[in-house]
Amino acid sequence: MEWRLDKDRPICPQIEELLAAGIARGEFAAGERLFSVREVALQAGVNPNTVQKAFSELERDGLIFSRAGSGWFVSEDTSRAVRQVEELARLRTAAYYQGMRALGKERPDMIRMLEEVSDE
Amino acid sequence: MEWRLDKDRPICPQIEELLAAGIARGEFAAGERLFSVREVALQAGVNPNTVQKAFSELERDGLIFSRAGSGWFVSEDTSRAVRQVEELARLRTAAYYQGMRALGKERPDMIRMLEEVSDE
DNA sequence: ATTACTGTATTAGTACAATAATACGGTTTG
DNA sequence: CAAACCGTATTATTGTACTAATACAGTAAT
Repeated sequence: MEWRLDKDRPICPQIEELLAAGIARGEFAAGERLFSVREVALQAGVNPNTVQKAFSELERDGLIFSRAGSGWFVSEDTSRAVRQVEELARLRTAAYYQGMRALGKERPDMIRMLEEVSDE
Repeated sequence: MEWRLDKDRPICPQIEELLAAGIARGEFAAGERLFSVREVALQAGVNPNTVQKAFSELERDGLIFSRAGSGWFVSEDTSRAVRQVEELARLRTAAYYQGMRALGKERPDMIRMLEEVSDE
């Protein structure tokens, strides 16, 4: 797994989102064991405490669960991950739309710029 | 002017962006006097220091300038504001696109969601 | 000139995210 | 059993954004 983290945004939610997206798209199957906290911290170049926090919040959301001393595992019900990612995508889209409106851009401008950006 | 600030993002750049956008779209003409630091702070409900910092950075970018004791004014060359806002819109669009890709969304998904969001 | 605004600067305090360095106990494996 | 992994918890420290409370000097109007 590639941990492409944006330095200008809080790391913890980014780890949550990347993992949730991986589960939602089926990259990690139900019941499968995940990387350990220390592994992720090493790979992503962040502090283990930050990873632990991210995992704990995903556990609170019911996406993953831990067995003390053994590791982290994907929950049986992966539909939660799908719904959570869908909701996040909607929120991001709304934020993008409002932000662009504040800059004086309308929907056609956004679509045009999206096409420019994705043609690279 | 309406100062609609997002609590979950740093305030200072938000003020910069709103003001730059106002200049870019011609809401504030070249040479025109702007609100005072204290006025903006009061209207937006933030600290005067934060507004001062935002204004100073816009001055560094050449969008506005100050006359000590008198106030802040829009620079003669407003094309800088236009270019700056255009660049910001591009950056935002790229960030949105990459972020959505990380969530497993493709361009058609984004355009569909944009249409859903803007129909409200 | 006095008054009431301006911009500007300084210092301190608060809140939060992330880092750093450990420590403890559970699980697995040889 | 012992070693090497796990998750978990704690305390301290750093960096940043923002707030708070002033203070000082320039400008403009009465």
